[in-house]
Amino acid sequence: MARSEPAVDKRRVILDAAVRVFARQGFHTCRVSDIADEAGVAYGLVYHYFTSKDEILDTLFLERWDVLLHAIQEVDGQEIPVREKLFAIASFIVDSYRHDPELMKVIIVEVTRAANTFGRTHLPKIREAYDQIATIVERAQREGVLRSDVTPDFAALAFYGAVEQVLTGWIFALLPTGEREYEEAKYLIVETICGGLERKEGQRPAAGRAD
Amino acid sequence: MARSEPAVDKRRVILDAAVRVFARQGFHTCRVSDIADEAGVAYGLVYHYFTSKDEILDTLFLERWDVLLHAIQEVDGQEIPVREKLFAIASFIVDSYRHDPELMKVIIVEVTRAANTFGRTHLPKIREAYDQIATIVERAQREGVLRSDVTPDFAALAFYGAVEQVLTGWIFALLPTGEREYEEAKYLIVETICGGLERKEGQRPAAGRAD
DNA sequence: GAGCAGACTGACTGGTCAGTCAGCCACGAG
DNA sequence: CTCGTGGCTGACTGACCAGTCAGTCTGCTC
Repeated sequence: MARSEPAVDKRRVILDAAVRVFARQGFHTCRVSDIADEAGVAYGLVYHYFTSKDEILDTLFLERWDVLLHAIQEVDGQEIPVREKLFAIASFIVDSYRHDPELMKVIIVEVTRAANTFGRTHLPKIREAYDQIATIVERAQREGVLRSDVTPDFAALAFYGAVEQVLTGWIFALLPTGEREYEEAKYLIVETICGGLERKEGQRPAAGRAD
Repeated sequence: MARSEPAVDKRRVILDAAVRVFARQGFHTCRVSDIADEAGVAYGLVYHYFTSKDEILDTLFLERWDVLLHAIQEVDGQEIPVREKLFAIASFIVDSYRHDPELMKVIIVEVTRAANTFGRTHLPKIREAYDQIATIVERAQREGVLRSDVTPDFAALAFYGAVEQVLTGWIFALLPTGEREYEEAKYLIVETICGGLERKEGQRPAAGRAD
């Protein structure tokens, strides 16, 4: 095979190993040698591909967050009601967790919620997601579908906060996990934020979700 | 004065200094000597009153969190509608921030959101707050005031998540701060979670809050 | 088969800090 | 005046670990 295209991409192997190690031990608690061991690679090779331990986490976060930002952007472009847009975004994030819980754990625990370390570094990037959601809310307000006394910024924060809180609940076993729960969560998040917790006149006591 | 009752409680001085240092530099980034310097006290004295750096943060968190738990418990005991109960809880937390933003920043950033370090240690204590809120929701559901297809656990997470997200927004300047904003936030949180973002039939376009 | 590029190795270094400890000092008691 | 107590001091130590670097190995090219 050509030298320039090795059978295994060691850089990728290191990144994947880092996800497992960060998820298991946490970024600050693990040593770079733990990542090298997990990847089955020499210590020095980590520094051949990355300039620092931080850069590994930065890479993992940015790779995934860009996918999220593109997903939200695409949803925003569609001609569907707000509720469906927010459902699509919640679905994307929940499915990301379903597909790779370790990576999402690392991103949430070590970046998104780590306000004093990586969260601060990546705040502008994280904020892009808030802003995109706020834009969706704002348009719906102008169309008269959403109430306009709640500012778009605030609504975006509440929506994203609910999604992240649910993932955090799964990560730390505060909420039960499973296929059914993942699907249920998408519905509950949108229903809570858009519809509100209060029983409305003429509403079915237990909506159409009971199975 | 009696030796056993010094004019200044050095232990308290150290705790107060720690709040300022943790808020400014973050728990992991600051050194114990920074706390001692801020308190105007010798390095060793910190270890005379506390067994470790961790114990200082533990103390700050537990002191404040117990006050919160008692406040929620008291609210729960009152004979008022759910919406007012949740408003009272949101008010208590927002006012805590208004009264001592540095302490609340430390508690949220270094404990509550620090899922891999202190957040994990104090998870049971943090969970007590979720559970108390869930109890309030559950009772309101039985009384038929809140819809019952959203589980109490989930509703509690969404409500607390919204409150914490707003404080985080203030802490990191994602949202404007000020007396007006603090009062507005209490209303918006409860309105969003209980009423929902969607415009309801016969609802005033901009409720009674426009000024 | 010589030379080269670059992937790969892992022992070592330098800096950082949490926590220790030997002892100081102010003051009250005897 | 001496002694004891305990709040108080801060230089020091031991452990830890990110990042370095001198060098090896592999396999391609000429």
